[in-house]
Amino acid sequence: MTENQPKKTGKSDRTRAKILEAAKLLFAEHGYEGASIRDVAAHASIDPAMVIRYFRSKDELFARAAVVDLQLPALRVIDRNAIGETLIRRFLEVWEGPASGPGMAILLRSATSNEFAAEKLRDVFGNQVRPVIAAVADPADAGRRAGLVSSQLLGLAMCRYLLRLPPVVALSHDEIVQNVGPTLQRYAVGEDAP
Amino acid sequence: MTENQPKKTGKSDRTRAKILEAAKLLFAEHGYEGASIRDVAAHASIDPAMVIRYFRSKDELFARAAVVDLQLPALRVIDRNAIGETLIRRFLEVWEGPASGPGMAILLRSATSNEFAAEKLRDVFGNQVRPVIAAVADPADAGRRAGLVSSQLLGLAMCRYLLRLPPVVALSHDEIVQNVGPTLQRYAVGEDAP
DNA sequence: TGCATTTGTCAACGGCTGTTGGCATAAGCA
DNA sequence: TGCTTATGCCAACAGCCGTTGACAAATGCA
Repeated sequence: MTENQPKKTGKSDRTRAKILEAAKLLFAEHGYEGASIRDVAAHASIDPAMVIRYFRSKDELFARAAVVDLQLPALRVIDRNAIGETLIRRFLEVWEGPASGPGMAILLRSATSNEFAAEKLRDVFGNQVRPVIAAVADPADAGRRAGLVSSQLLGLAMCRYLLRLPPVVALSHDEIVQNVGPTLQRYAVGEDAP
Repeated sequence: MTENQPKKTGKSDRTRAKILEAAKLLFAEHGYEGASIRDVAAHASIDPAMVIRYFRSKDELFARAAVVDLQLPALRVIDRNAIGETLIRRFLEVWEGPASGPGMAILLRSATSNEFAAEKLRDVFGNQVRPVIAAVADPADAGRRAGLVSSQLLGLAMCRYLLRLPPVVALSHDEIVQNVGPTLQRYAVGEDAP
Protein backbone atom coordinates (compact mmCIF):
# COMPACT_ATOMS: atom_id res chain seq x y z
CA MET A 1 0.00 0.00 0.00
CA THR A 2 1.76 3.12 -1.22
CA GLU A 3 -1.01 5.54 -0.23
CA ASN A 4 -0.70 7.41 3.02
CA GLN A 5 -3.85 9.37 2.52
CA PRO A 6 -7.24 8.44 3.91
CA LYS A 7 -9.56 6.35 1.81
CA LYS A 8 -12.43 8.10 0.19
CA THR A 9 -15.40 7.11 2.24
CA GLY A 10 -18.18 9.62 2.63
CA LYS A 11 -16.95 10.87 5.96
CA SER A 12 -13.42 11.68 4.97
CA ASP A 13 -14.63 13.44 1.85
CA ARG A 14 -16.78 15.74 3.92
CA THR A 15 -14.04 16.76 6.32
CA ARG A 16 -11.63 17.13 3.43
CA ALA A 17 -14.04 19.54 1.79
CA LYS A 18 -14.59 21.33 5.10
CA ILE A 19 -10.86 21.90 5.48
CA LEU A 20 -10.48 23.10 1.90
CA GLU A 21 -13.36 25.52 2.26
CA ALA A 22 -11.91 26.99 5.45
CA ALA A 23 -8.51 27.26 3.78
CA LYS A 24 -9.94 29.12 0.80
CA LEU A 25 -11.70 31.55 3.09
CA LEU A 26 -8.66 32.30 5.22
CA PHE A 27 -6.15 32.39 2.38
CA ALA A 28 -8.40 34.81 0.53
CA GLU A 29 -8.74 37.00 3.59
CA HIS A 30 -5.24 36.96 5.09
CA GLY A 31 -2.90 35.58 2.44
CA TYR A 32 -0.54 32.61 2.58
CA GLU A 33 1.64 33.68 5.50
CA GLY A 34 -1.23 35.29 7.39
CA ALA A 35 -3.38 32.16 7.50
CA SER A 36 -1.89 29.46 9.73
CA ILE A 37 -2.73 25.79 9.65
CA ARG A 38 -4.01 26.12 13.18
CA ASP A 39 -6.41 28.86 12.04
CA VAL A 40 -7.66 26.70 9.19
CA ALA A 41 -8.14 23.76 11.55
CA ALA A 42 -10.04 25.90 14.05
CA HIS A 43 -12.34 27.21 11.32
CA ALA A 44 -13.00 23.64 10.20
CA SER A 45 -13.56 22.54 13.82
CA ILE A 46 -10.84 19.94 13.58
CA ASP A 47 -7.35 19.17 14.82
CA PRO A 48 -4.40 20.83 13.06
CA ALA A 49 -2.82 17.44 12.50
CA MET A 50 -5.76 16.45 10.32
CA VAL A 51 -5.00 19.27 7.92
CA ILE A 52 -1.58 17.76 7.32
CA ARG A 53 -2.98 14.26 7.02
CA TYR A 54 -5.49 15.21 4.35
CA PHE A 55 -3.22 17.61 2.48
CA ARG A 56 0.41 16.71 2.91
CA SER A 57 1.71 20.18 3.67
CA LYS A 58 0.65 23.79 3.84
CA ASP A 59 2.06 24.36 0.36
CA GLU A 60 -0.05 21.58 -1.07
CA LEU A 61 -3.14 22.87 0.72
CA PHE A 62 -2.51 26.30 -0.75
CA ALA A 63 -2.05 24.83 -4.22
CA ARG A 64 -5.40 23.04 -3.91
CA ALA A 65 -7.13 26.18 -2.65
CA ALA A 66 -5.68 28.59 -5.21
CA VAL A 67 -7.31 27.08 -8.27
CA VAL A 68 -8.45 29.57 -10.89
CA ASP A 69 -10.55 28.99 -13.97
CA LEU A 70 -11.60 32.32 -15.41
CA GLN A 71 -13.80 30.72 -18.09
CA LEU A 72 -13.25 33.65 -20.36
CA PRO A 73 -15.60 33.68 -23.34
CA ALA A 74 -14.26 33.16 -26.85
CA LEU A 75 -13.97 36.76 -28.00
CA ARG A 76 -13.78 35.78 -31.64
CA VAL A 77 -17.48 35.01 -31.81
CA ILE A 78 -18.76 38.23 -30.27
CA ASP A 79 -19.19 41.70 -31.68
CA ARG A 80 -15.72 43.14 -32.12
CA ASN A 81 -16.84 46.47 -30.63
CA ALA A 82 -18.06 44.78 -27.44
CA ILE A 83 -14.80 43.09 -26.47
CA GLY A 84 -13.96 45.57 -23.71
CA GLU A 85 -17.45 45.40 -22.27
CA THR A 86 -17.44 41.62 -22.40
CA LEU A 87 -14.13 41.44 -20.55
CA ILE A 88 -15.13 43.81 -17.76
CA ARG A 89 -18.48 42.09 -17.27
CA ARG A 90 -16.75 38.74 -16.99
CA PHE A 91 -14.33 40.32 -14.51
CA LEU A 92 -17.20 41.39 -12.26
CA GLU A 93 -18.71 37.92 -12.52
CA VAL A 94 -15.42 36.28 -11.51
CA TRP A 95 -14.93 38.53 -8.50
CA GLU A 96 -18.48 39.03 -7.29
CA GLY A 97 -20.54 36.24 -8.79
CA PRO A 98 -21.29 33.11 -6.74
CA ALA A 99 -20.06 30.62 -9.33
CA SER A 100 -16.38 31.44 -9.43
CA GLY A 101 -14.57 30.68 -6.20
CA PRO A 102 -12.19 33.00 -4.35
CA GLY A 103 -9.24 31.66 -6.32
CA MET A 104 -8.24 35.00 -7.76
CA ALA A 105 -8.45 36.72 -4.39
CA ILE A 106 -6.27 34.01 -2.88
CA LEU A 107 -3.64 34.39 -5.58
CA LEU A 108 -3.62 38.18 -5.66
CA ARG A 109 -3.52 38.44 -1.86
CA SER A 110 -0.41 36.28 -1.67
CA ALA A 111 1.36 37.05 -4.94
CA THR A 112 3.15 40.09 -3.52
CA SER A 113 5.06 38.12 -0.91
CA ASN A 114 4.90 34.49 -2.03
CA GLU A 115 6.79 33.43 -5.11
CA PHE A 116 4.68 30.34 -5.71
CA ALA A 117 1.50 32.41 -5.78
CA ALA A 118 3.17 34.94 -8.06
CA GLU A 119 4.20 32.20 -10.48
CA LYS A 120 0.71 30.76 -10.46
CA LEU A 121 -0.78 34.19 -11.17
CA ARG A 122 1.63 34.62 -14.09
CA ASP A 123 0.43 31.24 -15.31
CA VAL A 124 -3.17 32.41 -15.25
CA PHE A 125 -2.09 35.31 -17.40
CA GLY A 126 -0.15 33.15 -19.86
CA ASN A 127 -2.63 30.28 -20.11
CA GLN A 128 -6.00 31.98 -19.78
CA VAL A 129 -5.81 35.71 -20.52
CA ARG A 130 -3.22 35.89 -23.25
CA PRO A 131 -4.69 33.19 -25.53
CA VAL A 132 -8.06 34.91 -25.48
CA ILE A 133 -6.51 38.19 -26.59
CA ALA A 134 -4.35 36.42 -29.16
CA ALA A 135 -7.50 35.17 -30.84
CA VAL A 136 -8.69 38.67 -31.69
CA ALA A 137 -5.46 40.66 -32.09
CA ASP A 138 -2.20 40.35 -33.99
CA PRO A 139 -0.54 37.42 -32.20
CA ALA A 140 2.76 39.31 -32.22
CA ASP A 141 1.10 41.99 -30.09
CA ALA A 142 -1.00 39.66 -27.94
CA GLY A 143 1.43 39.63 -25.03
CA ARG A 144 1.64 43.40 -24.83
CA ARG A 145 -2.12 43.84 -25.18
CA ALA A 146 -2.93 41.11 -22.66
CA GLY A 147 -0.43 42.66 -20.27
CA LEU A 148 -2.13 46.05 -20.51
CA VAL A 149 -5.54 44.46 -20.00
CA SER A 150 -4.23 42.59 -16.97
CA SER A 151 -2.69 45.71 -15.49
CA GLN A 152 -6.07 47.46 -15.51
CA LEU A 153 -7.99 44.46 -14.24
CA LEU A 154 -5.57 43.50 -11.48
CA GLY A 155 -5.41 47.13 -10.41
CA LEU A 156 -9.16 47.36 -10.24
CA ALA A 157 -9.29 44.15 -8.22
CA MET A 158 -6.59 45.47 -5.87
CA CYS A 159 -8.42 48.75 -5.25
CA ARG A 160 -11.93 47.34 -5.00
CA TYR A 161 -11.56 43.95 -3.29
CA LEU A 162 -8.25 43.90 -1.43
CA LEU A 163 -7.31 47.48 -0.60
CA ARG A 164 -10.98 48.45 -0.48
CA LEU A 165 -10.41 52.03 -1.59
CA PRO A 166 -13.73 53.68 -0.73
CA PRO A 167 -14.43 55.49 -4.04
CA VAL A 168 -13.62 52.32 -5.98
CA VAL A 169 -15.77 50.18 -3.71
CA ALA A 170 -18.60 52.65 -4.24
CA LEU A 171 -18.58 52.28 -8.03
CA SER A 172 -21.66 50.56 -9.41
CA HIS A 173 -21.33 47.79 -11.96
CA ASP A 174 -22.63 50.13 -14.64
CA GLU A 175 -20.10 52.80 -13.78
CA ILE A 176 -17.30 50.24 -13.94
CA VAL A 177 -18.47 48.93 -17.29
CA GLN A 178 -18.79 52.41 -18.76
CA ASN A 179 -15.44 53.64 -17.51
CA VAL A 180 -13.19 50.61 -17.70
CA GLY A 181 -14.82 48.92 -20.68
CA PRO A 182 -13.46 51.43 -23.24
CA THR A 183 -9.99 51.12 -21.72
CA LEU A 184 -9.98 47.36 -22.17
CA GLN A 185 -11.43 47.73 -25.67
CA ARG A 186 -8.52 49.95 -26.68
CA TYR A 187 -5.92 47.76 -25.01
CA ALA A 188 -7.30 44.59 -26.58
CA VAL A 189 -8.01 45.63 -30.15
CA GLY A 190 -7.40 49.39 -30.41
CA GLU A 191 -5.22 51.03 -33.05
CA ASP A 192 -1.56 50.10 -32.69
CA ALA A 193 0.92 52.40 -31.05
CA PRO A 194 3.81 53.31 -33.37
CA MET B 1 15.25 62.07 31.10
CA THR B 2 12.24 60.87 29.17
CA GLU B 3 14.17 59.78 26.07
CA ASN B 4 15.09 56.13 25.68
CA GLN B 5 16.61 56.57 22.27
CA PRO B 6 20.30 57.06 21.59
CA LYS B 7 21.66 60.56 21.38
CA LYS B 8 22.39 61.95 17.99
CA THR B 9 26.12 61.83 17.69
CA GLY B 10 27.61 61.22 14.26
CA LYS B 11 28.11 57.52 14.85
CA SER B 12 24.59 56.70 15.91
CA ASP B 13 23.16 58.63 13.00
CA ARG B 14 25.16 56.56 10.56
CA THR B 15 24.07 53.21 11.95
CA ARG B 16 20.52 54.47 12.25
CA ALA B 17 20.60 55.31 8.56
CA LYS B 18 22.22 51.99 7.74
CA ILE B 19 19.44 50.11 9.49
CA LEU B 20 16.74 52.17 7.79
CA GLU B 21 18.29 51.61 4.38
CA ALA B 22 18.47 47.86 4.90
CA ALA B 23 14.89 47.86 6.14
CA LYS B 24 13.64 49.72 3.08
CA LEU B 25 15.42 47.28 0.80
CA LEU B 26 14.07 44.17 2.50
CA PHE B 27 10.55 45.49 3.08
CA ALA B 28 10.37 46.46 -0.59
CA GLU B 29 11.59 43.04 -1.66
CA HIS B 30 9.81 40.69 0.74
CA GLY B 31 7.03 42.66 2.43
CA TYR B 32 6.36 43.27 6.11
CA GLU B 33 5.98 39.68 7.26
CA GLY B 34 8.66 38.36 4.91
CA ALA B 35 11.41 40.63 6.18
CA SER B 36 12.45 39.79 9.72
CA ILE B 37 14.30 42.05 12.11
CA ARG B 38 17.13 39.54 12.09
CA ASP B 39 17.35 39.84 8.30
CA VAL B 40 17.46 43.61 8.52
CA ALA B 41 20.16 43.45 11.18
CA ALA B 42 22.24 41.04 9.12
CA HIS B 43 22.00 43.30 6.08
CA ALA B 44 23.11 46.23 8.21
CA SER B 45 25.94 44.15 9.74
CA ILE B 46 24.66 44.76 13.22
CA ASP B 47 22.99 42.99 16.11
CA PRO B 48 19.19 42.50 15.99
CA ALA B 49 18.86 44.14 19.37
CA MET B 50 20.18 47.39 17.90
CA VAL B 51 17.30 47.54 15.48
CA ILE B 52 14.90 47.61 18.42
CA ARG B 53 17.00 50.14 20.29
CA TYR B 54 17.07 52.59 17.41
CA PHE B 55 13.49 52.05 16.32
CA ARG B 56 11.29 50.93 19.16
CA SER B 57 9.57 48.07 17.40
CA LYS B 58 9.21 46.43 14.01
CA ASP B 59 6.00 48.36 13.42
CA GLU B 60 7.75 51.65 14.02
CA LEU B 61 10.63 50.65 11.77
CA PHE B 62 8.15 49.83 9.05
CA ALA B 63 6.37 53.14 9.52
CA ARG B 64 9.69 54.98 9.13
CA ALA B 65 10.61 52.97 6.04
CA ALA B 66 7.26 53.24 4.27
CA VAL B 67 7.30 56.98 3.73
CA VAL B 68 5.83 58.13 0.44
CA ASP B 69 5.87 61.58 -1.08
CA LEU B 70 4.68 61.35 -4.67
CA GLN B 71 5.41 65.04 -5.36
CA LEU B 72 2.69 65.13 -7.96
CA PRO B 73 2.77 68.27 -10.09
CA ALA B 74 -0.01 70.81 -9.86
CA LEU B 75 -2.12 69.75 -12.85
CA ARG B 76 -3.97 73.06 -12.95
CA VAL B 77 -1.02 74.87 -14.46
CA ILE B 78 -0.29 72.45 -17.29
CA ASP B 79 -1.98 71.90 -20.65
CA ARG B 80 -5.32 70.29 -19.94
CA ASN B 81 -4.80 67.81 -22.76
CA ALA B 82 -1.51 66.63 -21.26
CA ILE B 83 -2.82 65.60 -17.85
CA GLY B 84 -2.77 61.88 -18.60
CA GLU B 85 0.72 62.03 -20.03
CA THR B 86 1.95 64.09 -17.09
CA LEU B 87 0.56 61.58 -14.60
CA ILE B 88 2.05 58.51 -16.26
CA ARG B 89 5.45 60.18 -16.66
CA ARG B 90 5.45 61.08 -12.99
CA PHE B 91 4.49 57.47 -12.23
CA LEU B 92 7.54 56.17 -14.07
CA GLU B 93 9.72 58.68 -12.27
CA VAL B 94 8.39 57.59 -8.88
CA TRP B 95 8.93 53.90 -9.56
CA GLU B 96 12.11 53.94 -11.61
CA GLY B 97 13.78 57.27 -10.97
CA PRO B 98 16.59 57.54 -8.41
CA ALA B 99 15.06 60.42 -6.45
CA SER B 100 11.94 58.78 -5.07
CA GLY B 101 12.67 56.01 -2.60
CA PRO B 102 11.12 52.54 -2.59
CA GLY B 103 8.27 53.76 -0.42
CA MET B 104 5.54 52.81 -2.86
CA ALA B 105 7.00 49.35 -3.42
CA ILE B 106 7.13 48.83 0.33
CA LEU B 107 3.50 49.83 0.78
CA LEU B 108 2.13 47.93 -2.20
CA ARG B 109 4.08 44.78 -1.32
CA SER B 110 2.60 44.68 2.17
CA ALA B 111 -0.83 46.22 1.67
CA THR B 112 -2.43 42.92 0.67
CA SER B 113 -1.72 41.21 3.98
CA ASN B 114 -0.97 44.02 6.44
CA GLU B 115 -3.75 46.33 7.51
CA PHE B 116 -1.42 49.13 8.58
CA ALA B 117 0.22 49.22 5.15
CA ALA B 118 -3.19 49.12 3.50
CA GLU B 119 -4.37 52.06 5.58
CA LYS B 120 -1.24 54.01 4.76
CA LEU B 121 -1.71 53.32 1.06
CA ARG B 122 -5.29 54.54 1.28
CA ASP B 123 -3.91 57.66 2.94
CA VAL B 124 -1.57 58.26 0.01
CA PHE B 125 -4.60 58.08 -2.21
CA GLY B 126 -6.67 60.43 -0.10
CA ASN B 127 -3.97 62.98 0.70
CA GLN B 128 -1.85 63.01 -2.44
CA VAL B 129 -3.70 61.61 -5.46
CA ARG B 130 -7.22 62.75 -4.86
CA PRO B 131 -6.48 66.44 -4.19
CA VAL B 132 -4.50 66.69 -7.41
CA ILE B 133 -7.43 65.35 -9.40
CA ALA B 134 -9.88 67.50 -7.50
CA ALA B 135 -8.00 70.57 -8.72
CA VAL B 136 -8.81 69.84 -12.37
CA ALA B 137 -12.16 68.03 -12.23
CA ASP B 138 -15.55 68.54 -10.67
CA PRO B 139 -14.78 68.06 -6.96
CA ALA B 140 -17.92 65.96 -6.58
CA ASP B 141 -16.42 63.49 -9.04
CA ALA B 142 -12.85 63.73 -7.83
CA GLY B 143 -13.01 60.62 -5.67
CA ARG B 144 -14.36 58.44 -8.43
CA ARG B 145 -11.88 59.80 -10.99
CA ALA B 146 -8.92 59.52 -8.63
CA GLY B 147 -10.01 55.97 -7.82
CA LEU B 148 -10.03 55.00 -11.47
CA VAL B 149 -6.63 56.61 -12.00
CA SER B 150 -5.28 54.74 -9.01
CA SER B 151 -6.68 51.44 -10.19
CA GLN B 152 -4.76 51.73 -13.45
CA LEU B 153 -1.56 52.93 -11.84
CA LEU B 154 -1.51 50.43 -9.00
CA GLY B 155 -2.28 47.66 -11.47
CA LEU B 156 0.55 48.71 -13.71
CA ALA B 157 2.89 48.81 -10.72
CA MET B 158 1.73 45.37 -9.63
CA CYS B 159 2.31 43.82 -13.03
CA ARG B 160 5.58 45.58 -13.84
CA TYR B 161 7.43 45.84 -10.54
CA LEU B 162 6.01 43.27 -8.13
CA LEU B 163 4.53 40.44 -10.18
CA ARG B 164 7.02 41.12 -12.98
CA LEU B 165 4.71 39.95 -15.75
CA PRO B 166 7.13 39.58 -18.68
CA PRO B 167 5.18 41.49 -21.37
CA VAL B 168 4.58 44.36 -18.97
CA VAL B 169 8.21 44.43 -17.89
CA ALA B 170 9.19 44.58 -21.54
CA LEU B 171 7.18 47.72 -22.24
CA SER B 172 9.31 50.77 -23.00
CA HIS B 173 8.59 54.07 -21.34
CA ASP B 174 7.24 55.41 -24.60
CA GLU B 175 4.90 52.48 -25.04
CA ILE B 176 3.60 52.96 -21.52
CA VAL B 177 3.05 56.67 -22.03
CA GLN B 178 1.27 56.14 -25.33
CA ASN B 179 -0.98 53.36 -24.09
CA VAL B 180 -1.72 54.28 -20.50
CA GLY B 181 -1.59 58.07 -20.89
CA PRO B 182 -4.90 58.30 -22.78
CA THR B 183 -6.55 56.06 -20.18
CA LEU B 184 -5.52 58.36 -17.36
CA GLN B 185 -6.52 61.40 -19.39
CA ARG B 186 -10.04 60.05 -19.77
CA TYR B 187 -10.31 58.95 -16.12
CA ALA B 188 -9.05 62.31 -14.85
CA VAL B 189 -10.88 64.82 -17.02
CA GLY B 190 -12.78 62.87 -19.69
CA GLU B 191 -16.47 63.34 -20.44
CA ASP B 192 -18.70 62.26 -17.58
CA ALA B 193 -20.46 58.96 -17.58
CA PRO B 194 -24.28 59.33 -17.40
C1' DT C 1 43.24 60.52 34.32
C1' DG C 2 38.64 59.29 35.95
C1' DC C 3 33.84 59.02 35.23
C1' DA C 4 29.36 58.98 32.76
C1' DT C 5 27.16 58.13 28.68
C1' DT C 6 26.75 55.98 24.40
C1' DT C 7 27.27 52.09 21.21
C1' DG C 8 27.34 47.36 20.71
C1' DT C 9 27.23 42.02 21.75
C1' DC C 10 25.26 37.95 23.77
C1' DA C 11 21.97 34.93 25.58
C1' DA C 12 17.56 34.16 26.63
C1' DC C 13 12.41 34.54 27.10
C1' DG C 14 7.72 33.47 25.56
C1' DG C 15 4.98 32.73 21.66
C1' DC C 16 3.89 31.20 17.29
C1' DT C 17 4.86 28.19 13.21
C1' DG C 18 4.66 23.63 10.26
C1' DT C 19 5.03 19.02 11.05
C1' DT C 20 5.32 14.30 13.31
C1' DG C 21 4.27 10.06 15.93
C1' DG C 22 1.59 7.78 19.31
C1' DC C 23 -2.69 6.59 21.07
C1' DA C 24 -7.79 6.62 21.49
C1' DT C 25 -12.05 5.96 19.37
C1' DA C 26 -15.39 4.75 15.55
C1' DA C 27 -16.66 2.28 11.49
C1' DG C 28 -16.92 -1.37 8.30
C1' DC C 29 -16.42 -6.02 7.14
C1' DA C 30 -15.59 -11.39 8.16
C1' DT D 1 -18.69 -11.14 17.65
C1' DG D 2 -13.86 -10.19 16.49
C1' DC D 3 -10.56 -7.79 13.66
C1' DT D 4 -8.83 -4.46 10.41
C1' DT D 5 -8.97 -0.05 8.91
C1' DA D 6 -10.12 4.74 8.98
C1' DT D 7 -10.76 8.89 11.48
C1' DG D 8 -9.52 11.99 15.09
C1' DC D 9 -7.17 14.12 19.26
C1' DC D 10 -3.12 15.10 21.99
C1' DA D 11 1.54 16.23 23.06
C1' DA D 12 5.73 17.32 21.45
C1' DC D 13 9.59 18.58 18.37
C1' DA D 14 12.61 21.91 16.14
C1' DG D 15 12.79 26.36 14.20
C1' DC D 16 11.76 31.00 13.63
C1' DC D 17 9.85 35.33 15.41
C1' DG D 18 9.90 40.08 18.09
C1' DT D 19 11.61 41.72 22.13
C1' DT D 20 14.24 42.25 26.59
C1' DG D 21 17.87 42.74 29.99
C1' DA D 22 22.51 42.11 31.48
C1' DC D 23 27.04 43.01 30.50
C1' DA D 24 31.38 44.68 27.56
C1' DA D 25 33.76 48.07 24.80
C1' DA D 26 34.15 52.57 23.18
C1' DT D 27 33.58 57.37 23.39
C1' DG D 28 33.37 62.07 25.17
C1' DC D 29 33.64 65.26 28.78
C1' DA D 30 35.55 66.98 33.62
